Amino acid sequence: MPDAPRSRPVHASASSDADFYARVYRVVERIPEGRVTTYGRIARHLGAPRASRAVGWALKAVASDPVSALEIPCHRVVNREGRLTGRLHFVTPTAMEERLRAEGVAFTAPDRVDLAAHLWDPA
DNA sequence: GCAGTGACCTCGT
DNA sequence: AACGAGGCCACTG
Repeated sequence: MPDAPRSRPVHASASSDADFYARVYRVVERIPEGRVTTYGRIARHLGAPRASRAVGWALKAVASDPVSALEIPCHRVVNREGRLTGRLHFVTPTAMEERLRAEGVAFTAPDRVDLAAHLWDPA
């Protein structure tokens, strides 16, 4: 089929494996409810240990697309310290925290989750 | 095609 | 142990 628009995030199942974004989404979709993972873990799992920034880029694209935002639990991705660095990119600054709390994720600080208790590795 | 940007990570001081 | 700087990756203008 013709090439899909790349300015808009596409659902993983509708994209090819070659798309880096699609591969990121596929991993994020696997994150169980009440668990979280990090940008670095995802990047490492994709075979690009230094592509953690690109992972955040892919999630940013999701935030701008309401449909994908509902399909992909991007709120379950935090940084190495458990900090909600992407919270400002959600519909409201507190949406990310509220969703995580609703899933039973414990916080060690207002914008920091308990990684030791909820960390999920893609492997 | 070059240069800038960013929801990060790691290694040196 | 805390702070700062560099690097890597994909996308946009």
